[in-house]
Amino acid sequence: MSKGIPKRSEDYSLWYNELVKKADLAENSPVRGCMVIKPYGFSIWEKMQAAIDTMFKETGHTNAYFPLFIPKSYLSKEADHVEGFAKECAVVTHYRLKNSDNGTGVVVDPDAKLEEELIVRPTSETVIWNTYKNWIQSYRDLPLLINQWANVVRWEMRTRLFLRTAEFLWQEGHTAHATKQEAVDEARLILDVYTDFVENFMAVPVIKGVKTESEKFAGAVDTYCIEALMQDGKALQAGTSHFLGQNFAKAFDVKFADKEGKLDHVWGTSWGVTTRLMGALIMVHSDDNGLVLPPKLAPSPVVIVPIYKTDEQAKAIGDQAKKIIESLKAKGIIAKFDDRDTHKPGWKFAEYELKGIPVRIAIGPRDLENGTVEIARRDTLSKEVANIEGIENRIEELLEDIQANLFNKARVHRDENITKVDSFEEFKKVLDDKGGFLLAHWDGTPETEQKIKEETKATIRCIPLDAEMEEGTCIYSGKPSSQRVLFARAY
RNA sequence: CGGGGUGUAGCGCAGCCCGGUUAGCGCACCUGGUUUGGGACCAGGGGGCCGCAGGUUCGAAUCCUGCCACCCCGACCA
Repeated sequence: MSKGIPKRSEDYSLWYNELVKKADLAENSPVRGCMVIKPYGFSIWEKMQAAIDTMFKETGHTNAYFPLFIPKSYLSKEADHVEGFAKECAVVTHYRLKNSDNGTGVVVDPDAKLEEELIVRPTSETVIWNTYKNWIQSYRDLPLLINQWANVVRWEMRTRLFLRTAEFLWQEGHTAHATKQEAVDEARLILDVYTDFVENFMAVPVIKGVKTESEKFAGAVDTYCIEALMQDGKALQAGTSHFLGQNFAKAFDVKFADKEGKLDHVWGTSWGVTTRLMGALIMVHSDDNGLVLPPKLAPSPVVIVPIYKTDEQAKAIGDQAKKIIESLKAKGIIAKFDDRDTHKPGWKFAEYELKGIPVRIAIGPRDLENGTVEIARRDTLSKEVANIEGIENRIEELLEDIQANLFNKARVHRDENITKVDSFEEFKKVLDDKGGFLLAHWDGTPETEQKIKEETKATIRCIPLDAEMEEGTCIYSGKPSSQRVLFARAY
């Protein structure tokens, strides 16, 4: 009994940290605030990448790659942008080391100081818009719809695996358009793409909304976002899409000639999702036995474990397993056959539960006699004995059911944890007793938002997009409000 | 950078208060055997600059001083 993770209900943070490590997803690196994503964790991320990438390409976007380093002067061209990121930048000041005078190691060569410092990108708007200036002259060059998969660095004070690390992986899209409406539509389209991915692949329900003035991206006109709820009642921002207006076009002087030959600045968007999505995936579905993966993102959605005493049995089971693997392959389902003789079946059962494999098939001597297999599903931990004839149809059905069940379970939990509150007293009580999302009236001022944050640690996650208009009064100031906004304590 | 805590085998820890043979336990690892339908058992074995540096002492994992690292709570944030 060496494995096993802490109980989720006892210490959610500890549970999360241990789960990430024990399920072989990631670990802290010796490098400050950075994370090592382990092969198993990365294979899940790769599946996420592949699905997102396909969606981008289907909506007309193409991939490109821009530099890791940003000259300091670029970053400071957009005033809000640099102010927003200044406090968390890693800066390259020198380009060479030399042997130290006392011969004990190397030191930074003071003679190798850079004329202009380079910033390790916290995001790429500036370097990309500097490039777009050269790429865009006419309306015929628009729209420009580009995405890059990259790493970025933000020097965070405190880090947590996947949720907040000093370096993280993401995709960042950067688009340029001829009209304001087209850019707004693009930002909204991407929000829908993200929603589609997070809900239909990750099985995580989200609320779409727009950020308040104080929560929006540094340099954006509007920041759209999707917000998800974790099992401990805290919110997690799962993706953002920004309408940049003409802010970066003006900062980098990106103009185009329209059909009439008139010059105007282009309209921009940028958007991104990060390895933080891995954190959401883990926190939303997993339980005390470990990770629970939705079938669409499991590196292999099915694993087959043989149970045998003799070599003859092992061989017969192996033959049976191969047949099953072939029939599943014909349906596009990847199954893994774990015939290692270095671990016992019970060990493997626990291991694949910890790693969240959606469906486990066990085949033993009893099954060989009866022409059956034992099927166990990870989400409910239930087992059934199924006839080997037509097993591929049963597995396919199960995988679809698990995918749907995970989403529904998460949606029920989310919906049960959205509370409408009408007074600040009620707000504080619900926040402390129950947590989750709170729908409340707000007077629209940053001052009130700040006060509520200071007193309760809750922030406005978003102003929901599809919410109904409703007259009311601000829970804090009593001033009039026309719509409820979404509050929560967040990661 | 403020407040708290922890550094002992790959991992998790005990020992420290009250200094004294060869530093211990669980897991993991190696060997042999029996096992295999929910993390097997028995026997044997390997592995330690006790965070680093200095000090006190006949003697330091243990006491003192300094430093370093990591974790938790704040401020910052995808």
